[in-house]
Amino acid sequence: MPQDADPLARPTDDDAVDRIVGQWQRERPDLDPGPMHVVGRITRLHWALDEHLCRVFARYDLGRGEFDVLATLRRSGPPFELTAGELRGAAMVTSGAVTKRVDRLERAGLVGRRAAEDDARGRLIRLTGRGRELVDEALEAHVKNEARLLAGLTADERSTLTDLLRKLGRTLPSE
Amino acid sequence: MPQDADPLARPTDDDAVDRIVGQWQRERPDLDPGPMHVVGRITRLHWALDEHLCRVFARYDLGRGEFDVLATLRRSGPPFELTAGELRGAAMVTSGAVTKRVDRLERAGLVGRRAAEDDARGRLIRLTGRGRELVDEALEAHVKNEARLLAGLTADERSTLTDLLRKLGRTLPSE
DNA sequence: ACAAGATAGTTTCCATGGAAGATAAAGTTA
DNA sequence: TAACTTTATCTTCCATGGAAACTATCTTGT
Repeated sequence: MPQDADPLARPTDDDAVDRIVGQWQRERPDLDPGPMHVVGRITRLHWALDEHLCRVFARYDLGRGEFDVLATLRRSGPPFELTAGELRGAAMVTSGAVTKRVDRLERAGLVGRRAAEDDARGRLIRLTGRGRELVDEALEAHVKNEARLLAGLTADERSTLTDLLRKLGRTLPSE
Repeated sequence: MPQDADPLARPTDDDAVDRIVGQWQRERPDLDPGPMHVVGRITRLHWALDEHLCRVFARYDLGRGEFDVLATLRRSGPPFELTAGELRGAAMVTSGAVTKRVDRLERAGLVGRRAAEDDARGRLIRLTGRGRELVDEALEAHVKNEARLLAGLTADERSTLTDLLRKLGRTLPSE
């Protein structure tokens, strides 16, 4: 069984998802509650994690989207320059969203745009010196923050969790 | 072990997060990549799951937020009625967002509003007959969909994953 | 009972991002 | 090469939700 079937055993360990699933079992006992535990928790963990993450980004006057662009450019390595299309693919957002994110970052002086020489339609977005400095600094705070958020799990648990999440992602229907 | 630890053995099993972490290890070998594997995958799984989930909601002309309100009312049991504040707490959104979600649902005839008799400030939101029918139908499709999305994991894996996610949620810094 | 503060919802304004059309530049084909 | 078609990016319009101000009502302290 997925977890304690007996609610009296450790009732205080119930989390929000357990309570929601309990309600469903009362109201719709015909539905299999197993999948809700996973999907519901991924959703809620995402909300919670995202909030913590954004708080760090905000310290550098960045939104999630802007940090994402800076980080993508940074980890692409020198010369820290990608096309808008490459950024779009990495961020899994529409081209319009990339345009706006880059607009804001350009206004802040953290990235620059230039035309691609081989294809005049293409635009290359590159970290400026300030952008590079800022993202390197924000990144350290970000990773430290992530480590803090996961500190409640042992290394083994993190590893098992990683493997299960990887497998889930890989086995998801492709469309 | 859930899958190959040796990247040379089956390098094509790398997923997007593995590739991103690989870039970071090349560019910033000083940073501990462990936490990224978990946080990055939760984020991306959330995106992917959300997309699949919303596709089902859309079949009933519902957005995620609207479905969330209907489902919260439905699982609260008869008389399928909650205050706006209770909905706000369940959905983890602001009161303004609740107002707008309920506005849309009311316009669609799926919920009704009435004043609370004990507190004239309070508004009780209740499923209409049509709302009840719709959510019961949408719910079945939703749960079936969730089951399909998780079909790639064995029952044991789902159970382990559930436990690890529950623990992570419980050990997250509270603010 | 009355003033001050707390609380429940709503409204207004803003930020973000999606969808789809608009542009401009390639690529393709006759 | 002229005419399509496709591609890369940008623009416009819209939907959603957050923040904070606003309104009405309730609670508390005196």
